[in-house]
Amino acid sequence: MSKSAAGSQLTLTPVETAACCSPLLREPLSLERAEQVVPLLKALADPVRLRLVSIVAASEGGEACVCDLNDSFDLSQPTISHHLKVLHEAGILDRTKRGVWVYYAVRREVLADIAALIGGSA
Amino acid sequence: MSKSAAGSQLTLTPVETAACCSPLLREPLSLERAEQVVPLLKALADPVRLRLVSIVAASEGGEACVCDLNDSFDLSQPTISHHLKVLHEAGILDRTKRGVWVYYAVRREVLADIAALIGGSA
DNA sequence: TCAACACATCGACAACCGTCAATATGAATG
DNA sequence: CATTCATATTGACGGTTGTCGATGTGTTGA
Repeated sequence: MSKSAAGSQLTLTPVETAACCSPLLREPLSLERAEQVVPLLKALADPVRLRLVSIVAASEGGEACVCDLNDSFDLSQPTISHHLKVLHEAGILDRTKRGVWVYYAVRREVLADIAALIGGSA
Repeated sequence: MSKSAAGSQLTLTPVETAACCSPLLREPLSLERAEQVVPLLKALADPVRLRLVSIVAASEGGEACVCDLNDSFDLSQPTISHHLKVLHEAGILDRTKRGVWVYYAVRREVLADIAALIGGSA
């Protein structure tokens, strides 16, 4: 397994997806499970990163290059690069290099998994 | 409005709830909106707090007293108290005092709102 | 080969966070 | 009252995080 992108794989069992509400609210979360989910929540729990995810997702073709993202913030290029790295290593953003540019795209299943865990469908 | 419990009120408009996917993924999140949501995500982005929420929600009657919660962790009583305070001030946990005991309960709408925002229904 | 460009990494710094021991508060009970 | 019990607050400490400027890396085009 490559160094990053350890996210997703929250492994919802059929039982968990069927019942009244989200796994989080139905039964005590194990320590291991909590430690799987927390890095994803940490990655999202920053205004810059949350907006980065949003901007990337809303971009044409579902991806955006770093140069565009830099212009969306009043922050230095290394800072944006850092936040993108955090999101990528959490498994939330995919990274593709084309020529000189690097494009990021949102892994929507991962966000859906988190949402399913904390909010549940019911 | 009492000092804490500023959470929820993510004010999903009808338009936002109807379309293809979550607000987060459909259009760029405004700075103000991000700053509304981030405190909630920050509150959840800790293994102890995430488990606290889970344990409280899964408890009989949907609430749990601090004394029981203390026993669920290998942490000092002040530390648990601190985490409960964070969750309460974020608006995720309700607080009720009955006699000598304090009971916390999960505000499920708040978690549902967060889930709807980040994961969307689609 | 060289210069320009896009992006990442490094090193440093201040601010924030999780934890604890000690202590305070406040309710029940004798 | 005095005591005991449940919970909160305080103050301190080390570790983490967000930010920057400086620099490195790799690609493109002259």
